Amino acid sequence: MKKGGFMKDNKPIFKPYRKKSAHNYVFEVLKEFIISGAYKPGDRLPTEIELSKTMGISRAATREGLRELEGIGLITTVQGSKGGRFVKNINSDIIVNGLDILLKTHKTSFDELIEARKAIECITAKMAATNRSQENLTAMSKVLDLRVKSKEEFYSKTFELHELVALASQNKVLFYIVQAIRRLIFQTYSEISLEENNIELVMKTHNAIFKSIKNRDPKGAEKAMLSDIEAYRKLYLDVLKKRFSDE
Amino acid sequence: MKKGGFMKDNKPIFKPYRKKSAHNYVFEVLKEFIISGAYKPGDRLPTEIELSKTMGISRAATREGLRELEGIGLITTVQGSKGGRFVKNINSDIIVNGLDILLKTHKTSFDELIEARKAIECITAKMAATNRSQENLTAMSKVLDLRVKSKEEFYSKTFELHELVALASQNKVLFYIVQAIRRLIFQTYSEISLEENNIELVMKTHNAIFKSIKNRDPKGAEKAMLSDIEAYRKLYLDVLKKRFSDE
DNA sequence: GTTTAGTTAGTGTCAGACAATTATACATTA
DNA sequence: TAATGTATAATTGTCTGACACTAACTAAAC
Repeated sequence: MKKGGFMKDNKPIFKPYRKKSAHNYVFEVLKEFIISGAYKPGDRLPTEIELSKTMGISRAATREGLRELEGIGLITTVQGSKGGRFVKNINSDIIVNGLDILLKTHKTSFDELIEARKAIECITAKMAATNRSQENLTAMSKVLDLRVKSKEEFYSKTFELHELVALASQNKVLFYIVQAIRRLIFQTYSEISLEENNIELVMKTHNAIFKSIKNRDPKGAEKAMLSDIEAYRKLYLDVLKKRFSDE
Repeated sequence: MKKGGFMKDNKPIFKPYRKKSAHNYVFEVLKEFIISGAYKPGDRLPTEIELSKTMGISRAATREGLRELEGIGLITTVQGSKGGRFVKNINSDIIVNGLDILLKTHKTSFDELIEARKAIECITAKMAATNRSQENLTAMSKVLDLRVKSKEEFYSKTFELHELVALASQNKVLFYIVQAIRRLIFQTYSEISLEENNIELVMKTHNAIFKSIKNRDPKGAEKAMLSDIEAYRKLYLDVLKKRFSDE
């Protein structure tokens, strides 16, 4: 009984015999190697031909397994000499695609996304206020203390602050979720361009967030985060409206 | 300037001519058809041979594209007569895999997952208390009012309540995230078996959640949700401890 | 030096044959 | 009649071997 439960109700259990398909074997084995860390991000996998030879599987089937790995986002393919299959960095990108499809097919609105951000990021802000380390603070202040050169730079830094806050919550799950949602929004609604006065507004709310987290003030951090995201929402809608009236 | 920005700095922009690889073409085209709803969940795609003929692409390359689609979780493959490629239902499963890999590779602990659940589900409970509809309530009460026949049934229903709460928050993003995290936990730490007295405990806390949501009491709902999840956490650790001392 | 033309090591594509799997219909048999 | 076996068709799975494409590197030509 103890090991595996071969019997049930005094009757033997017959597990179905399942010979895995070749391509699936390639997929599973390599996936396991990558997840376990035997192949690390940046590593190059053996070539198709090597793989197929050592596994005793045709090149065609091997390629199918590799494509599946590519689909779930674990590897990329590079053509040419010095090319091959490379293990990708595993970060929140691995969810972004799926989330994108999920929300697109279920017609999720911008407002709903913003509302979700408010909900989650207010918590991370609150948690960050209690859990933040000294390194977290220095990283944040480094991002805030910017002499903005270009709008692109401003955006990337703006982005980073929110992610640093999530990081400071010391909860990886929340961190990755926050990151994924933000990246999704960025890639879907990226065409917003801020005017100068808006930059100042954003910097003000960001400073408020930072200050509260520094002072270990959860309530304040939550409040500041809320008004920052709300400001972003209004800003986006304004841009849309303006663009609409222009045409 | 207005339409698409063909010029920049008074110089014409030459977009690189990119002949997509054949397998990638198959992937992109079908993905688009599925996301746009041209092929709906349950639909069968044309057979490999049909696809390759109509697209003018070899069967091997077509198969690679299909494998990629399988990787991201949009289709499944069924062998045999009446088999083929079928469009999957698009639900939170499409993120679960990626989330699983992400957290595994970054060595996320059970406690961290539970903490994230507390954070997010407390909000959904709070939101549900204000946003719930009448249908939400009846669905919940249907799940709560159970004459449990088997443990499996108990588990599936227990699961459903939390998801129904998230649904009642009326925010799809949060709903899918809650669902994904719970499914992930279930598939990774599923071996917990409850004893009879624990079932009663769970039913008590669940009833408390329901009551607060029904009475439109956000604070109460939040509190009840928190203690329910905390109870689950303790329970799991107890089971682990017991199992450890048994051996 | 700069351009140009091979060389090399990978992935990308193709065609065609055959194997495996499953549903269905039909035949056989106890 | 009910269970079992058989044939067929439709679809995916696998294999082989050849050739094309791509990109980094190298050597020759100018």
